[in-house]
Amino acid sequence: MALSSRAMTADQKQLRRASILTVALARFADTPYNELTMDRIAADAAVAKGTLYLYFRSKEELFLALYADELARWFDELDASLEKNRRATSFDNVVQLLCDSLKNRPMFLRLIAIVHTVLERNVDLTTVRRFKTRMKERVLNTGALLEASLPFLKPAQGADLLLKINALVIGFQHLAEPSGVAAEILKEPELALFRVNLTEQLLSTLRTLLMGLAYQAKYGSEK
Amino acid sequence: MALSSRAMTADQKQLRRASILTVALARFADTPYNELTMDRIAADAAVAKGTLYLYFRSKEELFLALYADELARWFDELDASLEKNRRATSFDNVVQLLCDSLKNRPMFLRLIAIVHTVLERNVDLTTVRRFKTRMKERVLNTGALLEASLPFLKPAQGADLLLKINALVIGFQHLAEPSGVAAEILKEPELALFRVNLTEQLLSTLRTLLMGLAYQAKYGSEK
Amino acid sequence: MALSSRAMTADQKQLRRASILTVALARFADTPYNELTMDRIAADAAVAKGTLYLYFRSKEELFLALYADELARWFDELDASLEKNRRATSFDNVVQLLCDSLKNRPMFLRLIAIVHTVLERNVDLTTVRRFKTRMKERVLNTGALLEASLPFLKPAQGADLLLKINALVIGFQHLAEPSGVAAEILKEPELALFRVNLTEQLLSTLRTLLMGLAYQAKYGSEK
Amino acid sequence: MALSSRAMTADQKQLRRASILTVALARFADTPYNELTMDRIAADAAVAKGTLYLYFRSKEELFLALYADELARWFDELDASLEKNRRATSFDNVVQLLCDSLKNRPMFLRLIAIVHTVLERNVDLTTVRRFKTRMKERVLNTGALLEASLPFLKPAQGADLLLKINALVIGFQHLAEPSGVAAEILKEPELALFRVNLTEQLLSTLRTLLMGLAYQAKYGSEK
DNA sequence: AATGAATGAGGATTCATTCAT
DNA sequence: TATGAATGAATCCTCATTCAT
Repeated sequence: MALSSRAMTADQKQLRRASILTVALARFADTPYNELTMDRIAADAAVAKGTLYLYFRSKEELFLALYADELARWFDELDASLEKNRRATSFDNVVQLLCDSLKNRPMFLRLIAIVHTVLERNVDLTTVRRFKTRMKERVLNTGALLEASLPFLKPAQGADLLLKINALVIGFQHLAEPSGVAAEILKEPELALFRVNLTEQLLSTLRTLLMGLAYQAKYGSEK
Repeated sequence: MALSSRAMTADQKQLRRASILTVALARFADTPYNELTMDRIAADAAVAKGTLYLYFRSKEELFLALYADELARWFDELDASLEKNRRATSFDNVVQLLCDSLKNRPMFLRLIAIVHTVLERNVDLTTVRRFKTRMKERVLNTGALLEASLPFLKPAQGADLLLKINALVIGFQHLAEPSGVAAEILKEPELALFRVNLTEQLLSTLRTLLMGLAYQAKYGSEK
Repeated sequence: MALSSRAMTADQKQLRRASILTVALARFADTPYNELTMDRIAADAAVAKGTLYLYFRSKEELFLALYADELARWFDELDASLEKNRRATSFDNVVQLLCDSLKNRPMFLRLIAIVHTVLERNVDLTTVRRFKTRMKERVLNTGALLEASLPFLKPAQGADLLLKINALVIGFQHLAEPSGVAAEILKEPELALFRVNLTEQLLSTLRTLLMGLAYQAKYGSEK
Repeated sequence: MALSSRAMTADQKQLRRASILTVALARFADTPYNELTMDRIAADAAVAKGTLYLYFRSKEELFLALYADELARWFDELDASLEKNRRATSFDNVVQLLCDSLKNRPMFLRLIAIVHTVLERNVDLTTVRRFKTRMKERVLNTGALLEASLPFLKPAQGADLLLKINALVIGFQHLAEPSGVAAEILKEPELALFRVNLTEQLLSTLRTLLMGLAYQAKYGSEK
């Protein structure tokens, strides 16, 4: 695993790439994106700074790769869970499963909060296209699984639901992890109102949302 | 309006402060936060760079003030609309009213997308507290108005709904206004899936959400 | 002269600018352009690095300003000398005067050797235009003085002669000040052939050139 | 020609060396020295970067070899032309022949403009000595040919003339091929004065110079 | 209160060169 | 001999913020 010296084979290179990503992710856990320098990542990964740029064309690309990985893992877990209880799934199960899958992915949450504002700048067009194309496949696939689990969903509503969840996750993550001063302030009891627990909020919002969808499926979307 | 030379009275100072904010907002319309320098704002406002720091302790504080203003205006409009058709409001009206109030506030949307990740750093504790406290009042007030308009809402659910809306707006704004490369890529027809129209998405999501809430109010939140 | 603290008036600013240039020129005397860093210049000038960029938009612009100054001084001396013995000037006097004016300007020579390959890159269009325009005036003026001193010169031949001198100076400077290894090698007696003394070469070449021009003026340029 | 795999014999090695040089020269035609990376040359030559360093100790050495080649070819052509019309050569012929020989060697011109400032740094002492020694031979030889063609030249004046031509070529090349911004600016009609056509200038300058030399030979160098 | 000159930490990125394989 | 992964020094420039005037 250690991979001393040079990575000659494609496998070894993949390994080194992975090790850089692992190190970056670990450091990202305690350091905000802005404050996390390529210098530091290189030092942690015990490689020269230049080596970083051998594997990633820019800092943004490195973190986008991180996000892509985390996203893939999330989809993996989601798909597995959905496939497991494919039939006879109450939508409470689905909601729970969605929230559980996010609960243990703090890095994924922190990354998703900055993908669109930070990581998708200064990145190669082709890189983004590949990333988005892959993401599309997964969204469609997982969307279909959702449709299978939630019978009241019409075709295409699975993918659309994932989009809405995406938005919710981004938004709640912003609210749940305030930065710097705000984090301090929200500890004051008068401001308890603004303290957000991502999982709880997501749970309740998704639940309500799915109920609404189920209702609309049954009685039409008219009031 | 010209406001040449020194602002001595409190009124004059308020005027100058406002003029700086106006100028900053105007420029923010065509320049992303990162690329909008204090230099540029000062030049546009026909004021020395140092003067900016007489009115705002940091760049973040300036933009937080901008956000506070926009937020207040949004609440103003919301409150007015909700008060107008206080009784006999279908929830479709409420949804429409909410979306309409956002449709014409592009700057508010761009600001809300970065408040928690960018603007609430490097800001004075007191400033944030004042801001949050004021925000709390408005949330509670508008929350109450929502409860009045939507009879199926239980106490405190109005404010909670606003929180959820907040998250949705942040999330959809991120998806709807991709930066740099992503914006280009999403023009490609195969990636149409990821093209998000904020208003539409908000409309449909809110509608469904409210339906879910109405349903839960009627039949309990159990399945 | 020391100019401690801030330069508020235009005069003081000019002074500081000049002091930076002076320092840079001094350091350029013993350090090749490539090895002379902005860091070093800032340190020598006892200003922050950023201050350098307040006065010059880039390293190249700083050195172009240096060259412009040296060029102006050269023209000044040339013009003065030419005006002094305006009438009754043997062309030997003119040749001597030209060579003398260069002999004590080693920095000018080192700068002229890199203006076209290095300094005119990464510079603002307007800056170059202003520089070239000013240079044109001086070339025309000094060209006219040359025509006055050397009666065999036809109109416009003065400026053209300056152009040729320019080329000769660049070329001979390259040959006369070899860099690094070459400098060492040329010390070997077998390679004496390549040792060039700029002043001597310029003297003999200019002399011959003027003789040729005088001859052409008298007998036509046909053989 | 393909030269796949290893070059074992001296011939094969020479061939590979030549192929690298060819490729580098081709790329140098459209890319300035600074922007032409060893990476790019290796890629173009379908060779690993390390292989480059098997044949040339540094980037500078590679380009110096390029220059040496071009220089040799130039001398070859010059010698051939001079030998052909050895007797009965008007000096107009010689001037023409010199200019013609340069007209079609743009790469030679671009290289000669940077030999002394760039290429002779970071090169092995022995390499430079060998290069200079060979150059000396050719200068003396071609110098002698010039003396044969131009009867008014005294012994050693042929080589000296080549030195002067060298300087002129360097200088005029600098003026004729301005970089970046300067190239743009000189297109403006008011700056037409600075637009230099290398061939024309060289023609007129050499002509005048030779006339001067002829005159001096006839009447002495005194006025 | 207003100015705007000065600050200087800060960080990404390049690329010639080396060396393990 | 060939490879190409790894190196890491080297450097420019930005820009929010301060503070002397």
